[in-house]
Amino acid sequence: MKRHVKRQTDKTDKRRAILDAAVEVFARHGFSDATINDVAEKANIAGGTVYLYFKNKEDLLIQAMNEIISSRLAEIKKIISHEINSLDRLYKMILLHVELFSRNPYVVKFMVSEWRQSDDFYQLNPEFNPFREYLDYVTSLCQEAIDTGSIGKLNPRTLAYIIVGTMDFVLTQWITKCEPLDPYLVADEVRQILRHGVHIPKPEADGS
Amino acid sequence: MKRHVKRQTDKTDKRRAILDAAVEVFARHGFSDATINDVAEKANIAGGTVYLYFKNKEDLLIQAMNEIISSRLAEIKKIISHEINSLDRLYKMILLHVELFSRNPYVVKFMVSEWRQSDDFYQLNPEFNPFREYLDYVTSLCQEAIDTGSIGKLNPRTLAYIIVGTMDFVLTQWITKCEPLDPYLVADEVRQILRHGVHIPKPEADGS
Amino acid sequence: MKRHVKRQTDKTDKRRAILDAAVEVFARHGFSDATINDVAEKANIAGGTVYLYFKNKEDLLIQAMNEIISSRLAEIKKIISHEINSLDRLYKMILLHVELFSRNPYVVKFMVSEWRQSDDFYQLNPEFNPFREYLDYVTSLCQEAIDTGSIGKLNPRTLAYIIVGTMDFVLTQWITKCEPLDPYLVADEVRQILRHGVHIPKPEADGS
Amino acid sequence: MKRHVKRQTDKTDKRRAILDAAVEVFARHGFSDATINDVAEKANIAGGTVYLYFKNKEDLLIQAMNEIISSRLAEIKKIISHEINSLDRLYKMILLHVELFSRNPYVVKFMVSEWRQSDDFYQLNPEFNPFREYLDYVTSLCQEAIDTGSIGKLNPRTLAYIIVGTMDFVLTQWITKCEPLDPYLVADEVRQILRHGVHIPKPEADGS
DNA sequence: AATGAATGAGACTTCATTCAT
DNA sequence: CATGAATGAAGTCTCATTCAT
Repeated sequence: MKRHVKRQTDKTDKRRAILDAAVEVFARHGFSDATINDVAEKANIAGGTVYLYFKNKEDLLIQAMNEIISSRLAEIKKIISHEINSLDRLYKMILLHVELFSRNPYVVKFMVSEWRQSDDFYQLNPEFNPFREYLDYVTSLCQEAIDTGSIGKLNPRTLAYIIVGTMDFVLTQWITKCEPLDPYLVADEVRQILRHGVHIPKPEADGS
Repeated sequence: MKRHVKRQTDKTDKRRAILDAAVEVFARHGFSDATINDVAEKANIAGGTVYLYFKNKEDLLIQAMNEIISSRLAEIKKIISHEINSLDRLYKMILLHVELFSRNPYVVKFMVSEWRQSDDFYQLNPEFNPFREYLDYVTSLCQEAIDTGSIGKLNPRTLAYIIVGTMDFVLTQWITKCEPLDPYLVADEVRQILRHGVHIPKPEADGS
Repeated sequence: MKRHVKRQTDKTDKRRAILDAAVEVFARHGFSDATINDVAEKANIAGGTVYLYFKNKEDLLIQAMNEIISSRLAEIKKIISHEINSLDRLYKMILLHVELFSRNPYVVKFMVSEWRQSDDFYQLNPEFNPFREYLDYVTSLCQEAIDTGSIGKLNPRTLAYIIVGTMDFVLTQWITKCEPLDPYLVADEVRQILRHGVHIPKPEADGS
Repeated sequence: MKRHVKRQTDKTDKRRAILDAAVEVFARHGFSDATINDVAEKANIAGGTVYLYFKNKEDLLIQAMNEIISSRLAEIKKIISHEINSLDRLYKMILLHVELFSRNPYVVKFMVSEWRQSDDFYQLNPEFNPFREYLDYVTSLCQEAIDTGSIGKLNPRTLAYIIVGTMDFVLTQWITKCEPLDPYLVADEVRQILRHGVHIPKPEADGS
C-alpha cells in the first residue's frame, strides 16, 4: 500500500513538474514557439515522457491553463472569504490579483498571452474558457457590493471589466519590463480612482 | 506619366493588400501559427510575392504593427484635436478607441495578441514598441486634463492604464465573442464609473 | 542596311556581355549557386532579358563553356602554328595554357569547376565535352612530337594527362589563392621535370 | 554493458552511413544540387534524421570532407611507412592514390569537385582546406627523395603538383567515363615518364 | 526588344509524435 | 514507466522562368 501511495505521489509530482515547466516555457516563448522538448528539459524528463501524462501539446496547454486559473482562483476565494465587508472584498481582490500573479511572473504572461489564443483554438474548444470563470467571480463580488449597498447601482460586469482588464494590463506592462512600475502602488492608485472617480473631490466629500 | 502613376499605385496597392491580409491572418491565427501562404492567399497573390515587398515574416509583422498603430493613432489625434475641453478629449478618446478598432475587428486582436509577444521577439527588437506610443498619447491627455483642473490630481499613467487596459480587454472579449456585449455601451458605462467612482452618489450630487 | 548591321552588332554585343558576365558569376559562385539575376546585373540588363538570348540557365552554361574553350583553343592553335619544332610546340603549349587562362582568372575557375559537372549533366548531354577537344589537341601535339622523334615512344594520351592535369591543378591552386605561387615559374619547372625526369642527371647527359 | 556497446555502435554506424551516402550523393550531383533528402534516402533514413547527426547541410559537407581525406591519408601513410627506399615510397604513393580512391569511385569526384568550391565557401571557412594536408604529405615525400639523393634537386612542391594534379585528373576522367582508361596502367606510364623524362633514352641508359 | 513583377515548385530545416528498447 | 532516436509533415524562403506592359 505504501508503495502504491509512493507511486501515486511520484506520478502526481511528475505531472505537476511538467505543468509548472509548461507554464514557464509557454509564457516565455508563446505556445506555438515553445517546444515540447523545452518543457521536458525544464521538467528534467525526456521528451517522450510528456506524452505519458498528456495527450498532446494542446492538451498540455489546456490542462496547464485550467490548473493555473483554478488554483489561483481557489486561493483567492479562500482568502477573500475572511473579509466581511463586501467593498473590502472587492478591494482585497485587486490586491490579491497582483499579489498572487506577481509572485510567479510567468503565470501572468502565460495567462494574458495564451488565454486569448487563436480563433481556431476557441472554435474547436468552445467549452474552454478558464478566464471566464475568473471574470465571473469578480463580477459576483461586484454584484454583492451593489446588493449590499456598498457601491452604487452600476453594471457589475462593466466594473469587473475595469478591474480585471486594468490589472491584467498593468501586470503585463510590469512583466514585459516595458516600463518600470510597482504593481502594488498602481493597484492602490487604481483603487483610489475607482472609489472616487476622476472628478475633483469636493472638500466636504471623502469619509473613508 | 500616367503609366508611372499607375505602376506606383499598383505597387502601393499590393503592399497595402498584403499588410491588410497580414493583420487579419496574424490576428486570426496568431503570428507563429499564421503562414505566409495564408497571408498570400488572403491577398490574392502567390506565396513568393510577399517576399518582393517584405524581407521576411518578421519584417511583415513589424511593418504591419507600425502601420496599424500609427495610422489609428494619427486618426484619433486628428479628431481629438477638434475637442476643446480637455475632459471631453479624454472621454472622446475612449469612444474613438472603440469606434476605430471595432470597425476593423481583427486589428484589435492583432494588436493585443501580438503586442505582447514572446520575450524572444522583444529582446531582439527592444526599440520596437508601437503600443507604448499609444499609451503615451493617452497619458498626455490625462496629464492635460489634470493640468487644466478638469480632473483631480492623480497619476496620469495609472489613469491611462485603466482606460487602455479596460477598453483593450472589453474589445477582446467582444471580438472573441466570449460574451455578447455592446462595446459602445460598455465604453459609456466605463466613462460613468470613472467620472464618479463606485461610491454611492450622495443625494445632492449631479444627476448625469 | 546600316541599321541592320547596327542591330546585328547590338544583339551580338549583348549576347557577349551576358556570356562574359556568366563566366565570371558562374566561376565566382559555382553554377548552381549563381543566379540568373546575378548574371543579368553584372551584364547591366534585366533578368528577363537573358531569356531572349538563351533558352535557360543550362543553355547559358553550355554556350559559355563552348565559347570559352573554343576561343582559347583557337588562339592557342594559331600561335602554336608558328612554332616549327614539334617539341617547342609542346613546351609552348604549356606556357600558353598558363598565359591565356591566367589573363582572365575567372575563366580558369569556371572551367575547372564546371567542366566536371554532375553526372546528371553529362548523362543528359553526352555529346557535350568541350574539355575533350582541348585534351585531344594536346594529345595530337604529343603524338606529333613522338612521330617526329622529338620525344621517346610513350603514350601520347598519358603525356597529355600530365600536362593538362598538372597545369589545371596549378592554376586552380593559384586562383583559389590556397598558396602563393607563380604559375609561369611552376610551368617552367614542370617543363624541366618532364624533359629530364626526376632521376639525377648524368654529368654527360644534357644537350638542350 | 552490451546494450551500451550496441547503442554506441548503432549511433556510430548511422553517422557513418550518412557520411558515406553524403560523399556519394555530393559527388554525383555536386554539393548545391544534392539534396538532404537524396542523402537520407541513400542512407535509408528519414530526411529529418540527418539533422540529429549534423548541424546542417554545410556541416555535413565539411565533416564528410575531413573524414574522407584524413582516413585515406592515414591509410596511405601507414602503408607507405613500410617502404624503405624514398623513391619507392614516392612511386608507391601514386599507386596507392589510384588504388584507394578507385576503390570508392565517388570519393574522387567528391574530392575534386567540392574541394575547389565557390569563393563564398572558402572565404567563410578559410581554415578549412583538407586537400592541403594531402598535398603537403606528397610534398614531404618528394623532399625526402631529394634529400636522400634518390632524385635530382628539383622543387618538391612542383613535383607534388604534377603527381597529385595528374592523378586527380586521370581519376576524374576515369570516373566520369569521359574516356575508357585503366588508371593503374596510366599510373605506371606516368611513373615511367617522371622517371626518365620525355627525352629519347640514350641506347646506353638503364633498361627498366 | 526589353523589362521586372509575379509565380510556384522545391530546398532546407524544425518539431510534435511514436515506438522499440 | 521512462527514454530518446527516428519520423515525416509542414513552414519559410529562394529563384528559374514567364508574360503583360
